[in-house]
Amino acid sequence: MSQPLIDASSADRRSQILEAALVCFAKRGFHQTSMHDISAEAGISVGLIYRYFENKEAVISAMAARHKEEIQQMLERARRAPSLLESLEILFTAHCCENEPRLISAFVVDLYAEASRNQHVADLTRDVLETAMAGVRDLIARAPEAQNTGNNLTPDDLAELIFAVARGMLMLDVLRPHELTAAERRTRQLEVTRRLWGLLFKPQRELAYA
Amino acid sequence: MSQPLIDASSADRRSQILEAALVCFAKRGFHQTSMHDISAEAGISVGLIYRYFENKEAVISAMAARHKEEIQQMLERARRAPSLLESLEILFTAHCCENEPRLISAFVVDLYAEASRNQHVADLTRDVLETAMAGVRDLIARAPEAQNTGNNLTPDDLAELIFAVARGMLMLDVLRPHELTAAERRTRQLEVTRRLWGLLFKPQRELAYA
DNA sequence: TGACAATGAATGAACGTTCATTCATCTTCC
DNA sequence: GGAAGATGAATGAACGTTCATTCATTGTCA
Repeated sequence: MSQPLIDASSADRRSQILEAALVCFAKRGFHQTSMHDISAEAGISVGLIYRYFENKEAVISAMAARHKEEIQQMLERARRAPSLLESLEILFTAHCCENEPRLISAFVVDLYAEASRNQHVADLTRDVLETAMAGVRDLIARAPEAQNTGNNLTPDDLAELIFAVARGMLMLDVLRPHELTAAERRTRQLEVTRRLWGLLFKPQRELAYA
Repeated sequence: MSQPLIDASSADRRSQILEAALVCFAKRGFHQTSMHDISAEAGISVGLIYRYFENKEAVISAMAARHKEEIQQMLERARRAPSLLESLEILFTAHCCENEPRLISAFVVDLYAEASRNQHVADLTRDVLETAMAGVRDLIARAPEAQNTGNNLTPDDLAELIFAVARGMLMLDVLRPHELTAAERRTRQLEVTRRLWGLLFKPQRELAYA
């Protein structure tokens, strides 16, 4: 390497590259995206990417790390929500971003596919998942809505179920037609969220006479 | 094309190739698997694959079609089960095959990732999902356990929730350590299945005093 | 039956292309 | 001037695909 890597503190270029990579990865997948694709999307030269990332693998890892940060921010927002239902709504609609509706879903599904054969990505992704599940578990443990629901499930059990549904909905989202808008996707997600909330947390009495 | 494709009736070779492709795809993913990998795994030459499949894309499509058949067979088994709980157990453990535990999970997650950018695979996969969900919906509509459960969800709502959980559990499965055996995976799946069944179908009375 | 012809499944080296990566060169800014 | 930022043509390895060739099997005819 004649030129050393530019250190991670010059974050602008790095995140510009990662932003472009997200678009490409979501559109074509990790291994069908060429470094040229990323450079073209970012409006820079191929060589420049190599001043910020050691190789393509490192770009993928950095994307996984970025995903972790975004999940943590989402958890922060969920924690600040005034009710458990609203926390869940945040969790289930976090990926419905306005301009590029399917971007996140496609990226996350690809991330898990990559995790199934790339140890480093698997470790990062498992870490994200465990952090997020622990966050939701605490949210539930503290929520008044989650007391005396009649089902004898622990906050851990509930968090696992909620995350399975959330991840499963992501998979279903990539199958929906491309034309569906972010708003329409959000509506679908919210329907399922409310149904799940009803099952897990709606008071016994209301359930019985529903 | 000097040599025409061999017709689909010579099914042995075709399924031999697809079997090898499943192993390679699960291990490396669609786009990191070379035709040479598949031929080596199948113990045949590269050229021979092209007598049975037009190109790599066609191998991927055939794998998706095969997946559809397997889901249909799984549905058949679920239909014959003596109770709704046992039907769900079949649905949730179908991928835990003894010799290669993570094979199916990795393949299915990859399939969805591929579906997010390949229209043909997306159509096939959506078709599989809709068939399977319709099957589960009918199973629920007919099951005595699903009457008067207190929640006011339609069989359609329930089938969607069940499939979201099932697909989500597949995603979580690829993150589990490689060393986990099929039996251990099955146990984890069954725990979640029973919890879900309890939430969706356990009679009101039992719930109240649980 | 046995000699010969025809078949087509199977092979794997070769081809053209794509892609990750490198590095000599150019630009910018102090 | 020179240090750091940025470029993109060049490189070589890897890949999907093709096709001339091999050869075991099957069919034909005396």
